[in-house]
Amino acid sequence: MSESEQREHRAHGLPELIAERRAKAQRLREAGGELAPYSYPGVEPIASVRGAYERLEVGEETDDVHRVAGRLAARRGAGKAAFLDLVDRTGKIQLHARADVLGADTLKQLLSLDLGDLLGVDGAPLRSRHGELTLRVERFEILGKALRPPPDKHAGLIDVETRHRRRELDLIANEDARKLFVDRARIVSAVRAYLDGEGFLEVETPVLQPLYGGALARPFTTHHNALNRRLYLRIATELYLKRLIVGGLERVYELGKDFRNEGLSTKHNPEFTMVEWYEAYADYTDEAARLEAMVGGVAGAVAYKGEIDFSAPWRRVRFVEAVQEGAGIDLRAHRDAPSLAAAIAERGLQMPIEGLTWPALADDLLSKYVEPTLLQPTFVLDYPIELSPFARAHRSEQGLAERWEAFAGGMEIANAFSELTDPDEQRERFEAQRGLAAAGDEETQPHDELFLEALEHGMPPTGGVGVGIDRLVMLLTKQSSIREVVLFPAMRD
RNA sequence: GCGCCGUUAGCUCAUCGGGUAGAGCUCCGGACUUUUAAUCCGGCGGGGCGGGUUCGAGUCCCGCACGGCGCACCA
Repeated sequence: MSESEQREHRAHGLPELIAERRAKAQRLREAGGELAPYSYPGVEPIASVRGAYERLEVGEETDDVHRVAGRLAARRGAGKAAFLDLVDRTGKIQLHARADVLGADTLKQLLSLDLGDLLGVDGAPLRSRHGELTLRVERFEILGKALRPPPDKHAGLIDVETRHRRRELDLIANEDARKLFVDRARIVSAVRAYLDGEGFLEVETPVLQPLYGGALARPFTTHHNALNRRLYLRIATELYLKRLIVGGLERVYELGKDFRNEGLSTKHNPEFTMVEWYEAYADYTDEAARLEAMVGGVAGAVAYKGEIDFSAPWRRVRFVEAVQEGAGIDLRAHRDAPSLAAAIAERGLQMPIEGLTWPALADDLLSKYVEPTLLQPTFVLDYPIELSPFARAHRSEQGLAERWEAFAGGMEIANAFSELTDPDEQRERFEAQRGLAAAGDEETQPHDELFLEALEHGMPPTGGVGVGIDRLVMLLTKQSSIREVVLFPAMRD
């Protein structure tokens, strides 16, 4: 390159780096090179190749040829021989490129590639002097040119905002990120495998719903143009799935996204993944055993090794006892709002009490003073019935519902009931919700006549469970923020 | 929504009290046939946005945007 040409390539801010890579791509094309083939058949995962040659001894070489492909991550040396690192989803492998194998011109072309370029290689495994499993490059193909520089090859991509907004860069640069989302996929897959194995049928119910329901939350609204009608994005799958139980499908589950119009936090993303399952002829006690079995199996599937012991049986504590333990208040001795509020004030607990109902106060006590302390898996049983419009009344305890929530790592991970199957009682529960709505509660459950009519056809005794998949992934991968386990978390624009 | 902290080159980091902003990686040219954050020589790039104070602002003040954490809201 002449001095004047070199001057044109002076600056190396981003625009110059891109221009440099474009120019290089152009030179390769002009030399007759293919930079973007339509396919590259016969690729083996790097981890498989590594696994097959674990026993190769230092200095030993083979003439076997294996085809791998991935992104160029590092390059060392030049002249007549060099080492390159190639990365795919399963791992990294070193390449040895030699002039006496490839020829001087071909070696030069290989070494002219930029970090981040996509490369396919046919290579023969060997163990280098330093003990590194390496492929001696016999042939290579450029599979895609990177016009932008990748994140730092050593430090990786650290900036949290960039990692979340540009997840592809996080995945390119950080092996931990790749591993995490592989684990997430394994967890989802293990959940399905468990339910499929127990005779559950996977179903799909509407995401766009004329009426939302099944949870206490504010929905997102949208509009259908052709029907000129308002629709809601679902906040839960509960009501449709129970209609399928009425229909006789007996064991059903749905795993998918729910949407709740709430703030963001380390534990909340506005769209999140939930699995709900419903099982005829079972109650909430049966479902607790099922959750233990399911989570235990899933933890095994990702080889979880951490502080939490997921093996059954998990601790079980009744709601009133949990509040007694965590907040030091006996709910049975304070059965109305003024009395409970007085007890909270007397103990000097810092929480809002103005205008709250008894069940709301009780729930707040649990969330603030009990939930964060539940590190080992724990079922909290028998909730106040007012908090649970779809749960069946407790068979022996006045004012309570047969409901549990499961906690671990200081978070709620699951919620379950003996389902309310009585249409007349369900109708009264909807009426009660209507009363709360009239009083200004924005998170009430709207009246759903179709659901009531379904119950009027007769519903078998049923146990139902909902598990937050994102939170389960957080626990099993030891992440403290939901944004770390969601590929593209909600961010401000 | 509130509070605290942060935002410097494509990436990772420096820059004491206000005085011409440094490095590594990347990239370009050269040397090198067992390196692995390769090494050596030479070269290129920058203060989130908008105001204010000041002779002079990356640095002090105000506002905005975005992010992190905590709180609130909320499963």
